Amino acid sequence: MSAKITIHDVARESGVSIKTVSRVLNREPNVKADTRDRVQAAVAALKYRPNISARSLAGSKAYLIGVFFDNPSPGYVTDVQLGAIARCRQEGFHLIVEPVDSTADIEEQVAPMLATLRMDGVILTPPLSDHPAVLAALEREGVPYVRIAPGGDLDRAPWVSMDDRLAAYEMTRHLIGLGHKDIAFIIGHPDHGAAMQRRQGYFDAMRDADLPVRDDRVEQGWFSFRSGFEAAEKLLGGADRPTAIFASNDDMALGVMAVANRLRLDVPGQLSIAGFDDTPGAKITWPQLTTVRQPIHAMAGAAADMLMHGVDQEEGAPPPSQVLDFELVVRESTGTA
Amino acid sequence: MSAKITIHDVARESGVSIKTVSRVLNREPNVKADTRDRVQAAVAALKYRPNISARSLAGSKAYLIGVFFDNPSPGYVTDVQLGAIARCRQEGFHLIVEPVDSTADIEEQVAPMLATLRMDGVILTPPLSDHPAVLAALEREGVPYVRIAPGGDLDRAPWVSMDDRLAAYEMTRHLIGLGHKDIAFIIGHPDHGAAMQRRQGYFDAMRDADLPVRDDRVEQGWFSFRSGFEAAEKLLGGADRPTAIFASNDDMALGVMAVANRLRLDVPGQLSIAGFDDTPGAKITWPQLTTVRQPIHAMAGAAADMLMHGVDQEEGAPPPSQVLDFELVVRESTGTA
DNA sequence: TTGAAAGCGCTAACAG
DNA sequence: CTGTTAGCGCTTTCAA
Repeated sequence: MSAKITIHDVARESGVSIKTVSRVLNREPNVKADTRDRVQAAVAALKYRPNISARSLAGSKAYLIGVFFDNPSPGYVTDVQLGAIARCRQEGFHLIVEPVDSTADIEEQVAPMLATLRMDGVILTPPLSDHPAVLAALEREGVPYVRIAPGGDLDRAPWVSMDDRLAAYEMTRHLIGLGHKDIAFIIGHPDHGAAMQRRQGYFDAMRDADLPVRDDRVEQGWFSFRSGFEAAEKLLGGADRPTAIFASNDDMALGVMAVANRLRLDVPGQLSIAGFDDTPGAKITWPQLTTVRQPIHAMAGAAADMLMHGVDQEEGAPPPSQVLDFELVVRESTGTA
Repeated sequence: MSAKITIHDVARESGVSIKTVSRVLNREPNVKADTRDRVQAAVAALKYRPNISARSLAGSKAYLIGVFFDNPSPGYVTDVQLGAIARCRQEGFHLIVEPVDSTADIEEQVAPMLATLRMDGVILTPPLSDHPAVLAALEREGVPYVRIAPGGDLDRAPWVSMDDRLAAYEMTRHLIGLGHKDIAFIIGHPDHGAAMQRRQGYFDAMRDADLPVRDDRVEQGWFSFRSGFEAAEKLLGGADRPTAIFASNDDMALGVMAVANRLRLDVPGQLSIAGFDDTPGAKITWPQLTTVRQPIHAMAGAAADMLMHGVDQEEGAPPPSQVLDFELVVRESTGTA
């Protein structure tokens, strides 16, 4: 391990004061181009890297962004991390990950960590985005945060999301476009804000196409494989079957797929199946699932951005927010009626 | 945001010097029990939390552990994080996650981060555990690291692993115990150290049971769903089918499952299928997959432990290492022949 | 068993 | 445009 080189070494090497080095490091104005170049050359020559602890102790930035999660879906979590880090790296920030058990004492988990780490901001993923105690703890400690895909209370803090209703609307349109008229729907977990929006999108699309929705074609699920499986058993049990099933997440769609396989139903020949989320599981099945790709990576990146560049909301104005584009991913599980 | 309380506040409150407060915080010896109690009471009363930046700037510990990953399996990554954090929290450490693209310039990705953050140690997950440039960069910067499930060069640094050979051996035994004699095997990615060990376990078990292994019952896969699918097509294409297929990871086993479904083969009635890893996908299928659960959580915890408590290896002695127990998870995809 | 003083490496405020 | 002087909140000497 080579002896650590500090800002003083760079200052000496380039013949300026440490303050000037600090200036170019932080891209502050009022540095002659020539001086800046000299300093940068010295930084490169010495391979100098500022010590993050010293920076955060002396200054107001910690160069640390936190990600809180309590998400059962590892794919979602990893995606958020990758999206956030991609943005953070460009600005020399790092990511601290903190799982938070939403069923345990929040105060105990969150407050100490917020106090010791003094992060510049925290990204909240669902279901934490809507957890009152978490929001309260963050606010009490004065740590800025951005919520990803919050379900409600949208004026409380900055957030990033996508239009779940529209996505479900378009997926339903896709099915209708394929000639389906008898399309069943499996609702997601009722506590999940997005679940209700997806349901709405389905209903809106059916209504706009003048297609009736029979009561027995809409089943309640809980976003789990099992609940999808059970819903499908009801939907596909009799001779009077729908020609397509739109499950409002991939796990449930996979449950539908399993039932279809058991019943020796050809997919998509006899039954089209659509999911939502584009989890890794959507491709780990045969046929591969038609689904909606959430812009998780981009949402996390946008959230990190807001945190790094400050999310000061003006007094009275609504907090900054962003709605990003989703993508319909048409694969093999849907076909003509 | 309440004004930050510092070590001085605690010192004043408890009537001692800041050095004494520091002593009880760090559990140093030579503090009278009575004094220690007074300080601890003050800490609790004030809800004091030491500032991690100040600690790491002044002292030798950073209270930060890094996790490097470049793993396509989100489930694995998340498990590692949860396992490491569980242990870290007890000791006031935090986790920095850093994806590393093993196909890009390692030096560029790793060196700057190591220099700025000065972490106490880094946990390496496969395939990074065997990436020469990553190991070299860590060593050059003098940052201790622990490798999870390394494939070779075991004397180079501390590591934590499980016995892949034995696990595959036992899974094969499980199949044999069910009455299967014609068991096919799908090999994993050849670059992956564990893949070869799993293959060995299969061969050993077959040999020990005096069961012949036909050449056309062993297929090469790449740990992907598609490769498992293709291997299964060869294995199950003709009339002469094996009664069981052991795929050396879950993704490939799911590929086998998909082929079985297409061919209208009853699982496990006509075909038993076994996987390896116990990924979330193992349960998101019907029937659920019999597989091997890796002690990922425990391995990561052990790695974090080594890093927090120092992994100084004695001169000449082999580096510390741990082999943890796996678990055979018997679900519905395997049955009597 | 305790405390005083001296920084760790940087940024912030103010002078020049 | 640039430098000087103070700290940030701790741990580390070294004394007492």
